[in-house]
Amino acid sequence: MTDPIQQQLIAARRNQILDAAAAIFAEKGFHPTTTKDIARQAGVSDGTIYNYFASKNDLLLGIFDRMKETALQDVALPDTTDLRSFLRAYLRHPLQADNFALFRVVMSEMLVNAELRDLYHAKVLKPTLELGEILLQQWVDQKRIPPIDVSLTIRALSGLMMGLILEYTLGDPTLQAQWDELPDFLADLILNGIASKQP
Amino acid sequence: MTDPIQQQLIAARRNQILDAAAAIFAEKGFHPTTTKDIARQAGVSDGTIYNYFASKNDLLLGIFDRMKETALQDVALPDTTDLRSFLRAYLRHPLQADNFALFRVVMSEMLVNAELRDLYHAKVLKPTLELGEILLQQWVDQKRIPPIDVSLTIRALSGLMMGLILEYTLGDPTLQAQWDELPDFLADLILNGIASKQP
Amino acid sequence: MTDPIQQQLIAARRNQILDAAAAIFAEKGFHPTTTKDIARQAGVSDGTIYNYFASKNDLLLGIFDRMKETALQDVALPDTTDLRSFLRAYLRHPLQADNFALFRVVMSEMLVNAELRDLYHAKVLKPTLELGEILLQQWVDQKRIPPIDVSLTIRALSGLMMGLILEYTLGDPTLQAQWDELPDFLADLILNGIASKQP
Amino acid sequence: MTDPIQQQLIAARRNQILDAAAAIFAEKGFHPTTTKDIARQAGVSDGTIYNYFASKNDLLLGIFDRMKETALQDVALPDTTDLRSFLRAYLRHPLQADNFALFRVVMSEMLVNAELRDLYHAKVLKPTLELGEILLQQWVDQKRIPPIDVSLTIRALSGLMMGLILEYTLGDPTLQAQWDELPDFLADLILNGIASKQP
DNA sequence: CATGAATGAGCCTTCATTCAT
DNA sequence: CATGAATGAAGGCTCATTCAT
Repeated sequence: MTDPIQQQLIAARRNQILDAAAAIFAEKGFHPTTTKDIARQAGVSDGTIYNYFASKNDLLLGIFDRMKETALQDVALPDTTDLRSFLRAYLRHPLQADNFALFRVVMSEMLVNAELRDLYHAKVLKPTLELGEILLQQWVDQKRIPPIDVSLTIRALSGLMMGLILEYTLGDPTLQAQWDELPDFLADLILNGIASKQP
Repeated sequence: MTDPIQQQLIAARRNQILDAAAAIFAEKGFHPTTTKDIARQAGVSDGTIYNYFASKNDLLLGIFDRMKETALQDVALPDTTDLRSFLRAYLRHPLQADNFALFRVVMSEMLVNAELRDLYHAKVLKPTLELGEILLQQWVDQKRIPPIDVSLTIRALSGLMMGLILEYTLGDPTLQAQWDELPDFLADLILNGIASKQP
Repeated sequence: MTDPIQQQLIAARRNQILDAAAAIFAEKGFHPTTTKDIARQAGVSDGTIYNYFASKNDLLLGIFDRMKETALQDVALPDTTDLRSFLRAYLRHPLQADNFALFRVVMSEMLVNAELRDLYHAKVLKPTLELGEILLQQWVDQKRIPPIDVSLTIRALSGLMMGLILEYTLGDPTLQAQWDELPDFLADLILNGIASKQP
Repeated sequence: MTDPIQQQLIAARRNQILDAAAAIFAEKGFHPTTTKDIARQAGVSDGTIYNYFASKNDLLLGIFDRMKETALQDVALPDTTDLRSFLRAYLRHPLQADNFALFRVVMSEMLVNAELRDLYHAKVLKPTLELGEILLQQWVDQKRIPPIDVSLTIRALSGLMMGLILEYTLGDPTLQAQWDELPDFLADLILNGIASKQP
């Protein structure tokens, strides 16, 4: 039960299966992927999957759980003195293009699967937004930025990130070509808007 | 073949079926919806659908085609002198919460279905972005705003819209509660950023 | 919907499938029979079965429904003056050995499937017993037999029938060899018991 | 191999598993019960079952074997002088309602499983009937009852028992309410029939 | 062109059984 | 002999699609 070695073996097998599922989901999407596909990719039999996950849907939840953890790690960032530097660093994380294929699948299902959606909101979106609100509020309190609607602002920033990833994912070549310039560009845009040139 | 009355009948029947499909897709999502569901909702037989569409997937493409047309109409907006007013009006359109359910479905499939994705990029995203670029460039040329990377800026704006709709759709209550304030809020944010208060 | 020709076609197809199911159930039993088996036997495709029945279990209920009808027809018997003749005729019906294979399957499932069991009790056993009670009570009222516990008596008679069929079904060769003598033999036994010889 | 202590351990483990199997079979029926269920109930691992039984089916045969032994013990009854008293005592045994749940399962499978059926006939039904025949014949020889077809009579009695248990099991409330009166009632019925009142 | 019954490939999931440890 | 993870065949059922009427 609580044998630590057993625990590790179980976790390892779970991850092995989740890795396989993630790979094929990313390649073919959730619905076109069969559990047989996943089993083959994972190098296990069909039935073994069900010793570790209750259903195909649970595989998605499992993948999501792992993404969630790495996502939340990213939020913990050192506060720096320079606002622009901080923003640049902050923006760079979610924009890493490595896992967009998987993002596609999870987002796709999230849009249509209430359970996944609620989980995402409760476990990722909400905590992230709340953390961001605190951060922004500190800046306001420290008079580093003028008073603003912290709540809407952080949602706009978060939405901006997600929307750009979406556009990237939808295949816009311009965005893909200039993707690396985005953190710098966005930091300026967010700080100063389009109407004013910073001095 | 080219009998205009026939053409109209065909178009009418196509729309009747697409309406039904859109309604049920919006309600249940693409995959959980059966062609039987759609036929019943449209008041036609199962087979009739296939006299007008080659496959269930084509229904989605058809829906998308109709969305596309209305989407492009929205872009054509009267140019006003006041930048802020223009932005407000411009932002209000895509943020209308009436058709988000269908947006969810189409976006969900788009993320996973390359054909739909490419179609979206070619027929909606690209034209919209190009139109926006032209608009922005005019402003720059007229020195209403300082010189900026027009291309990235318009993509950021477009992404901001999509991302906010996504957040709304994912169920954030704060965003939903303040949704109507968004156009005003965003107009300010985009123009001035968070670091500077407009005078 | 209520097109009588359609109705007949549907009924015919239902019966075709039920006939096939009954044949294979009788041969192999319920659980070992696959829906594919039934489809093949019926000469239809796998899916067609599900256009007429909601589940494999419903096939059993359907078979049972048809048995029920013939069973109830048997109960309606002409009242004769001679008690022994009447009993003989009455007993001959349920003991017809033609459908025992199917009886086996239905009884087998009934013992284990509450839905089927309740249906059998409500639709067959209870009506039959009540009819029998009325009949017996008439005999008592007419002083053709002495006062007895009508309710238990009819249950004993009914149980006797079922038990004998069970024994036959379980393969007792003696019973099988003398099966045709049973109605006569039982009529005597029931009327006079083992302790007294009728004059 | 023939180590008596080993033998006892093996027998004990077998019984432990059979007890578990009997309990869950009685509760859920044979097919819905998984070997995992049985293992858990018995407190052993899945594989252990297969060290003592060749298959799930053999568990049923094992249960049946144990039932058989107790069933045959019941038949051995002291002969008393009073026919009615003897019958009452004789009938009371099989009608004990304690193990009907398990009876249901075994009977259900027996109806459909030839191996179990043959075993039942050879090991239970046939011996019981033969014993009964001998008994009845003695009564005839002693002129305590008139000459009758011993063979059919004993089958009728045996069938009566089984049929009543079946009716009870099928959920007849009248029978269940008056169950305790049955031995007395049946003794009379069997001795005298319904046509004649005993003096 | 409309119909809707028929089709059948294919999917997720179960579970009795095995076997390396 | 005990364990329990791994197995994989098999089954019930769905549903997009076809086609004879």
